[in-house]
Amino acid sequence: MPVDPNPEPAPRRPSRGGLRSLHKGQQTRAVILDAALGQASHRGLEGLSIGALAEQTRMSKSGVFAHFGSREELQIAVIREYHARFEEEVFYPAVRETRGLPRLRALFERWLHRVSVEVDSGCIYISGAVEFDDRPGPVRDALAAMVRDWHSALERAIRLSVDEGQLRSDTDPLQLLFELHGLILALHHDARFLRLPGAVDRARRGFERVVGLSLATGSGEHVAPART
Amino acid sequence: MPVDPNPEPAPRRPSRGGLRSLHKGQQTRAVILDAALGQASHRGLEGLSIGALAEQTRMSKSGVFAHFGSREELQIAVIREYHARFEEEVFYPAVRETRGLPRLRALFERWLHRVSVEVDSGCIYISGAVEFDDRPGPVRDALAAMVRDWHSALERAIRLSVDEGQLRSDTDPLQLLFELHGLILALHHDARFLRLPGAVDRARRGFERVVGLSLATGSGEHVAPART
DNA sequence: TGCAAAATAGTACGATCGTTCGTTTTAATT
DNA sequence: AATTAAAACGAACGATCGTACTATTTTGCA
Repeated sequence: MPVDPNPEPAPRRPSRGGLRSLHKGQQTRAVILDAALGQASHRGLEGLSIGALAEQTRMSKSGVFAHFGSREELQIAVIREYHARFEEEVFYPAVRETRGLPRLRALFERWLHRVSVEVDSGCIYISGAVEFDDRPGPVRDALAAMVRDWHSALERAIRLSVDEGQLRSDTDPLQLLFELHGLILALHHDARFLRLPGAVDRARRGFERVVGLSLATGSGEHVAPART
Repeated sequence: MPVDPNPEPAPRRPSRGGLRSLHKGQQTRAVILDAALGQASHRGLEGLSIGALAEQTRMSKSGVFAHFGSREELQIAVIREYHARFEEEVFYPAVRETRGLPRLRALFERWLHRVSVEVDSGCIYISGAVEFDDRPGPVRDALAAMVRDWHSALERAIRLSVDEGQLRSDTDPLQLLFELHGLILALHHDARFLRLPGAVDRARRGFERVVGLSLATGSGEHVAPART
């Protein structure tokens, strides 16, 4: 996954190597970014408003604006920040699991958790994909890069499961990825939009069903989960 | 599926029963609605702009506005119109197939076709769900009603497949529905946002895989499709 | 403590938004 | 053809938007 998510603008001055305060500017930038993330999770990336952001952080509009230079840059910064947090909460912890199925399971479980349980922040990857599927430009490009990055991490985990002999060797990793992604999207839809209870369990059962189709016989995993 | 999608405001005057012209008002309303649908497919329901609509139809803003009374009513009208077309192009043709698996297959195939191939109009159910998952109000309610209506139509088709003995009797219809919905959402994501080729085929293969899990043995259907 | 630079504020701009209102044009009916 | 209602227009409103400027304050370092 390691794509450098936040190219810190590299302090102009040698920055007396201190563990002291982040030059104040970066502090408030972080505060703004945090608020922006919350806002984007609810209203979408297109719903981001510099005015509303200024109000929430009790700053002036121009003060907020100066930190990013344009609305588009703000949106991109939000995407990168989201990516960083996603890595932190989903990718890194899961990648510590032993490779193969356990790691794949952990990736999916944490992904699922982030999309559904953390109601606080709806998934920007998902809402952004819908908002920008018809809108070319740097925002879309940034978003797509992050999503592709995450998908390729998942693909790798699937391939490793094949290499480890836990998934059948004729498994099509991209097909499995497609189906797992679908489960997450359906979860997002049913839980957030339709507010259906039990969507999380459906996603989990879907995982077992779909992965079960590629399960190598005789692996340590319990085989052939409930067929329905 | 039959939910009356377009409650025509019932002509004030007895309307000399004519097959003649639709009182002109309704004509232009239809023209506006058509343009609005195109616009909402690209920019989303929140991207609907009365000004842009007026420009496109070469009318005045107030002229367009008068037909709906508010932006919210316009959005709801768009949703109902989309629902009507969805019924026309997906539901009604598919429901003419013999019930059971053939009908379910037809429903899925036409659904898939509408979401992906008709590039002209991105699916408003999908984009709307993301736009309004955090925005209570009449628009969200209307959208949710339409989506639920469609989902229950699919659920019925699945149940009929069980009744016909083509799907195993221990099939969980809502679980299968969840997974099929996921395939469509993944298709929408990969085809429209990531612009991946082959997403349509992945969705089709996903259908066979997932439905295959519930396939009754010895039915006329070709059993156990490629496992991967 | 003093000084330069960085951070924030303030103000104003042009655009666009949905909506209101009064007028004028067009269509439908007698 | 005359009358009445429906439909479309035009102009203006208040609000909000992102952004450009210039001033003021705050911060970091000698």
